[in-house]
Amino acid sequence: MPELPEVEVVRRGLERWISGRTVAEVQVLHPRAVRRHLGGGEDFAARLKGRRAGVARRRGKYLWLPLEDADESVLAHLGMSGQLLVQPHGAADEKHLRIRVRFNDSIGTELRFVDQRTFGGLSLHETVEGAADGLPAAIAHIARDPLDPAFDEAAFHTALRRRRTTVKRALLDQSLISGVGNIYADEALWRARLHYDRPTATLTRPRSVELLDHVRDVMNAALAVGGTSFDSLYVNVNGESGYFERSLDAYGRENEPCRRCATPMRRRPWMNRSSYFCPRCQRPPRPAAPARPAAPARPAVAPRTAVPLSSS
DNA sequence: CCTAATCCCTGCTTGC
DNA sequence: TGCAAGCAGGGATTAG
Repeated sequence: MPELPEVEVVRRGLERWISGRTVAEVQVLHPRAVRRHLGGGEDFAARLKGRRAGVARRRGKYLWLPLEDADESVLAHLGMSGQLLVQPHGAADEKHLRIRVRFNDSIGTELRFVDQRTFGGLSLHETVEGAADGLPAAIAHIARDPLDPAFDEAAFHTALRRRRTTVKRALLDQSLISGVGNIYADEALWRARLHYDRPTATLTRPRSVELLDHVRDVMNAALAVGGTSFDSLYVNVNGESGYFERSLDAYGRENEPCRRCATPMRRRPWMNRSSYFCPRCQRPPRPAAPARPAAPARPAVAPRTAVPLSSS
């Protein structure tokens, strides 16, 4: 459930408390926490030992620490319930402690990966050649996120128009735009007054730009108060929760009045999860026209030259 | 190529 | 009270 704002809060914590430190010892306490590391837990621990962590980076919901003097980075994903905690050596082990990293300094704290549902994990990957930020090659397919200055708005809109999908599916597709999960998707759609099942091909350029602005706005607002927390699962590196939950307009508000029009909000099962929306502000799209051969505009005169069917 | 469904996992909540 | 089902859901993988 940690989405971009929550992950960015964690990244800032890593940058402040972990970057620049050199690994002394790694304990992998649950194999599933390193399942993306193909060499396994022992290999992960051995290869991390003695390495110095660079500045913590993030793309969407992924975090990584570039390793100095090596074209490798430690990649982290929090999944649904993962936490990266900076704890004093003496602190009692958390119930779901999966990985412990100790450092060769006398600061007195260690990094812990704690994860109840084990959807998250750590792994070591080669970096994309020439990437100054140490982007792990394993996540090169993840799109830039909307807070990235290099995010390509025009390309995003073009992709939306080309896709034969619906707008919420597109927002959650990390290869189109990263960092958006179920919570911020519902929030942005509510702000944009768009129904989750609206086909992306019907979005005009101004409408997709507006939607993107709402995504950024809601994420920045969440970031300003430390992220969203429904329970103690989503915390910063010091174990503290954010305060954005009280500001949510859609997610989790079934039967509560819409903050714009007071109509009771609804929850609909959607892709094995839920979508929250206002039935008045976010009208469902017209039912799809019955499938029939489209009548694309064709030139009145046949092309003079035949078009090859295939170039391969 | 594109899109949709499935699976992984645990703890809390709900219903009978 | 106890048990089972439902729910939370990102993303790799598989299926179509």
